[in-house]
Amino acid sequence: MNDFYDMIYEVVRQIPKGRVTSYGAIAKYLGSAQSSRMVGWAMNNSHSQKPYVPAHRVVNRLGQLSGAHHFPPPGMEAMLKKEGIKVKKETIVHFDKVFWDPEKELKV
DNA sequence: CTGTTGACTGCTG
DNA sequence: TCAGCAGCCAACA
Repeated sequence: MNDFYDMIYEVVRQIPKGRVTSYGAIAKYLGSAQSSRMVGWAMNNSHSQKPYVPAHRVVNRLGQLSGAHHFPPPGMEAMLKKEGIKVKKETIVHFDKVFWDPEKELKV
């Protein structure tokens, strides 16, 4: 597979439990901050990835579960709640506290 | 081959 | 402050 997608999946897997990140953060970490859509597209393809990709920990910059409709059961919100993240309807509560920035944490 | 859509973000009105 | 438009890259019809 391509390194670009691989990077995305890898970063997403590095997201600690109870934490989340945004497409823009990943895109920026990859150097394609303007191509945040590609991150979303990669997530769409993440279903084909062998190692499970916790795509439920990836949301838009508003902390909204924009991809919840695309996520398989039991549901993105349910999984996030299971992780200890408070989710109100389609939005993550205290998103700022659970936000995980790859550039800041994974920064080498 | 061209055109449209999309798990997004940022700026402008 | 809230709402709308444009930009970006890739896949699908």
